Amino acid sequence: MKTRAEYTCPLELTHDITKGKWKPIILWQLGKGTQSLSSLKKEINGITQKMLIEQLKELIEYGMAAKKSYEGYPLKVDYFLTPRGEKMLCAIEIMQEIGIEMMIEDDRVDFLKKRIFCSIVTKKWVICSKLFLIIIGL
Amino acid sequence: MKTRAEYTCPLELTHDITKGKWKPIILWQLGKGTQSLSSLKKEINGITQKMLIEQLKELIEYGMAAKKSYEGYPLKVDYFLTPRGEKMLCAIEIMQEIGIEMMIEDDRVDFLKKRIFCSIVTKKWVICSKLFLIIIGL
DNA sequence: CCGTATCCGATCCGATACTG
DNA sequence: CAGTATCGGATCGGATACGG
Repeated sequence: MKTRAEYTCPLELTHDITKGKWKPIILWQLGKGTQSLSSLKKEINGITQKMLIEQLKELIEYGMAAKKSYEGYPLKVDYFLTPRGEKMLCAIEIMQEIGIEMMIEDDRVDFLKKRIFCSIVTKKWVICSKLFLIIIGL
Repeated sequence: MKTRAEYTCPLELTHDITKGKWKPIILWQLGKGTQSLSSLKKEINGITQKMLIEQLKELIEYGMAAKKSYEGYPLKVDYFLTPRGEKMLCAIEIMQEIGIEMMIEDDRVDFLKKRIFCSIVTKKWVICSKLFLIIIGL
């Protein structure tokens, strides 16, 4: 993952961090609660262990996730969101809604019915979106 | 830009569309209001005309932006956000806040003071940023 | 002023094999 | 179970030149 030495706009920094293929879905999964590497791997369709660890490392580096390692065998490590990660999740939840909209429009409703995408729509989101609408004065 | 034939989660579709280097900043600029290609090019630091047109085309293809062309010379074309683009902008505004947070933490406050990121400043943003600064105690 | 086409290096990401 | 190392193909994005 590459960040730049100079940014014109802070949102570009956030975007550089999160633009990779797997980061949003990892954050989404972590939004469900603390998880081990192996449970993340099981939940996230198609990801390799290499990519998962690499992306988690970067999320940790930029303060969106954290981990806790326990001593002893078998090894146990927990990954979870930081407050910044939770905030990023608010943005991702909007993207989830937009994705759903687009899939409905493209007549992919069949797809929508078969799956409960990542167990959508936490209570958190409802609160977040309401607050935001209040802030921007709607 | 590449989208997949199958998605596990709708947010991945939105992310595939917006993950490119320039799309968030273009959406941000369009959030200030309808603009011509040349004014966008002037506002967005470092973008080439090729990238700008290419990315706008994709934003239009996925219903986040639209354009209106006028007859006659000199040519005149207006680009603007659709409702879906405005919704995406909500996500991007959160990313802007996160970016500001990170830059403050990294002692890049100097940066923040010198620039009005992206010549920002829709009213919406002013409200948001003030609130934010209050929240973080500045 | 707006838009298209081509070429090429940078980077991202998947496959795979290996370690504690 | 958690993590590291390497390699090569696919994409992305910058430079540049041309066309309506």
